Amino acid sequence: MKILFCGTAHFALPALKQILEKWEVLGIITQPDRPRGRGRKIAAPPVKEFALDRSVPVYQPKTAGELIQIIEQENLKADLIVVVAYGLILPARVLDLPPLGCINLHPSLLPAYRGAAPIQRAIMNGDKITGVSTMYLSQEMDAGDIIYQEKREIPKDFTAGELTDVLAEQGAQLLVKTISDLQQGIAPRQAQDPNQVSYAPPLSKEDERIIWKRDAEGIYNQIRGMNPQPGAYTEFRGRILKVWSSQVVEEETTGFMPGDVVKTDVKRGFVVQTGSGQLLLTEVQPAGRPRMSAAEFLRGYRITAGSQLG
RNA sequence: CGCGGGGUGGAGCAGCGAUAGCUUGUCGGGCUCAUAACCCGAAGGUUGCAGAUUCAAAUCCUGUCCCCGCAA
Repeated sequence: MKILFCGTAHFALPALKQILEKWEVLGIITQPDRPRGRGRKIAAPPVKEFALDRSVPVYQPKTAGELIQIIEQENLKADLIVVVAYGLILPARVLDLPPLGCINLHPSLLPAYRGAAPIQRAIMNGDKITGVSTMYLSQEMDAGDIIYQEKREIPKDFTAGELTDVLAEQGAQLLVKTISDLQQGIAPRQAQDPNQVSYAPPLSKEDERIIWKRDAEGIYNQIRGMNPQPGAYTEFRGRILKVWSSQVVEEETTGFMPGDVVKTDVKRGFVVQTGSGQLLLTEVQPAGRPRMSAAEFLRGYRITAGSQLG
């Protein structure tokens, strides 16, 4: 069986690796190298990096039109197209091309969390359960018929990064089973329940900002959901301070406003008042400096009870 | 050449033309039932690298390497 693989982000790597081991991959389609990051240097997407030393052709169409063009010119007659964290919607014409169809791996229990940031959103919402789904591609984003789903518990202290790794592995396994059953013609197909649909839009700058008036638990979840990318932030002395990790602590003192530093602890970090409850910040990063433990931050920046964040 | 911050004893910061300082850590000693406590003492830095200016540079200038925030 011949497969055409479309993927871009790290999340796609375990799946791609599995597929390369088990099936014939005609080509790998990924996003173009783009100037990004500091200094606007051109950088290749993770999937391209991964695919470089394998003898599989890599294509990087800029648009849906170019994608069609490539498939036709290169005569890529795949039995199945597999899409994982690709970042571009496949044009309708392509959806009908492969005899076995086009399938996708999505890190949520669809129809919940359709969209770009399902993992982060699940953690930010404090969900205890999530999962991975394989499904057929349809024209509407993440709305296709579901093939298989598998649940996954979210440990209460997991970060988005950790959950991504775990789901990428679990998803890769599920994808293998999906492809295999598809090949044998025994894969199920179940339409999504329109009443259960929810969305996970991309993270915005506003999502990243810590609103100290919120409750401690909510901010804690936000911080986890933003780790390791892009990081939740607040402001300190007029500059951005990213908060990488925290923990909810028992409220011992009263009379502080949300955002006030309530207490410092040379060993563990410093405690900040929220709208409801208090949060111990344990790892932070001032703009222009590397990440550091809150204890280290404390020594150099002379934080005291009464200092204000936000 | 997208914008900007920064590289100073093990760690985190201050100093911004002329004895390199602070917090913490480390080592030794003391006090204490005890401590994330306290007291006394010590070690530890050619101030990223190269060059320039100066009577004198961590501090001004030039170049170079590295780290990071924003933006994309």
